[in-house]
Amino acid sequence: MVAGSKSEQAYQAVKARIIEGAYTPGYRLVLGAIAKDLGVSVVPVREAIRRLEAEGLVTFERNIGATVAGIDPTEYLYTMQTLSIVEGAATALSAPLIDPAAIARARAVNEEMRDCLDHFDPIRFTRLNQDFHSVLFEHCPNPHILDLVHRGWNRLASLRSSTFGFVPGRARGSVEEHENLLRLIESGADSDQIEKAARLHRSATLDAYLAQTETA
Amino acid sequence: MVAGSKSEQAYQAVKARIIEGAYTPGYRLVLGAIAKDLGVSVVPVREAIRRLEAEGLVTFERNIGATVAGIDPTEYLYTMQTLSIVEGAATALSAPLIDPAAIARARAVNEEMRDCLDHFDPIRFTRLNQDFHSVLFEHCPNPHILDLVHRGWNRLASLRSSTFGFVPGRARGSVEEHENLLRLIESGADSDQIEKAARLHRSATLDAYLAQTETA
DNA sequence: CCCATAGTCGTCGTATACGATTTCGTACTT
DNA sequence: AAGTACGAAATCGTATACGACGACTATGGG
Repeated sequence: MVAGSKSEQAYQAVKARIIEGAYTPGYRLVLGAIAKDLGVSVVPVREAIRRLEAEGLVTFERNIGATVAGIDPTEYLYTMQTLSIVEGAATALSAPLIDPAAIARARAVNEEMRDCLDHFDPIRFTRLNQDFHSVLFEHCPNPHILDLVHRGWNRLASLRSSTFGFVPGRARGSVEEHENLLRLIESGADSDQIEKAARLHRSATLDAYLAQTETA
Repeated sequence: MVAGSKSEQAYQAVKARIIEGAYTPGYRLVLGAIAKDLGVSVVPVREAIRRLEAEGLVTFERNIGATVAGIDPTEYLYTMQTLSIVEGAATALSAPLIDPAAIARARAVNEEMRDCLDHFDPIRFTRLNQDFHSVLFEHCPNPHILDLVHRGWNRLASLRSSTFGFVPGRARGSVEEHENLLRLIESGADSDQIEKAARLHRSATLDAYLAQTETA
């Protein structure tokens, strides 16, 4: 069996369900139920849940149980801020290692996003957004930083409806900033500049979100 | 029992032993042995080990077991680089929230470090160094970032003999940079400057380490 | 004398079982 | 009628038990 241990299977299964939205935030994760559903006993499921807790995807209370981590606006802010920092760093570290082919791929994705702007589909747009950024930071040579970036994205993925669903006006600016980022990388700009640009790109989304929730 | 669950006890116990050096890197963590030692069964110990794995303090291989995470030079580099980024950010975010009393406390610690320079005691110096930086970043309002900083420090703590034991010449420069950092914070310098200074402070230690290992 | 292979031992992985704790429903009291 | 106290059901936490996998070792063949 290539899937590995039961524990690993449970981890992947539950994680997938959270990220794809089958388990919505606040959903009560009952060990016995999940175990029966997956055809394993509770022990591997417990391990899986604890791993997910360490990643911040679920919260866990002693003698109470686990629930899918919520999207408390404060938590959202913290997660975005953290991601802006680590993703900025990851992008800057990746930049020198990105070959022209990858840049072209990213640009193609961004153009697709631009096309999306009119007949707007938040889900699709968010997916393309992730694809775009993946190209930029996946070459990061430091696996720890890369892992932190992935964790941040995963946490945000819990928001099924996507950030851009909440802040529609942000999409257009985002596409422009993507193009700027690509130009910076192509021109071999120095590390600081790229890092700052990548960080600001994310902060801008956060600010847009904050501006909207304040007026609401 | 205020200590909480057996799982939590096991987690704290094993973590403490790793950090204080009772379990040295590469040490084989046998579940049954630890369980018997702590007077619990293997199940809570398993959970504890998995949590420590998520924090990077131990490595785990299927059907093989857990060992205390090593200090592979490459890993050291990655950890220091990651820490330079998150600690820099944490320090910058903390800076506006640090009151004069805290600054004075940090300065006192730094003077103690300066005194240490002559009759040099690496262990003590490293401990003071941690105290100093704690004052600077503990006010960070973003708990995620703060957590990442703590994890980084914990990983480095596995190196019992301390960084400054490996790179003696670095100590004096470090003390000077500390004073500069304090002045920046006191003068209310802008966030970018503080972040850059804090990051460079750590990078300098890393560079010193690299320079030494290359010549060796 | 060295290498291969089979057997044994140690350790991990998971299932099952039982005690502990919480939560919810119900009945009783004020 | 509302609040409280008691009890039962559900769920978690841990122990124990057994099967599975990997690593050591000893023995036989080259």
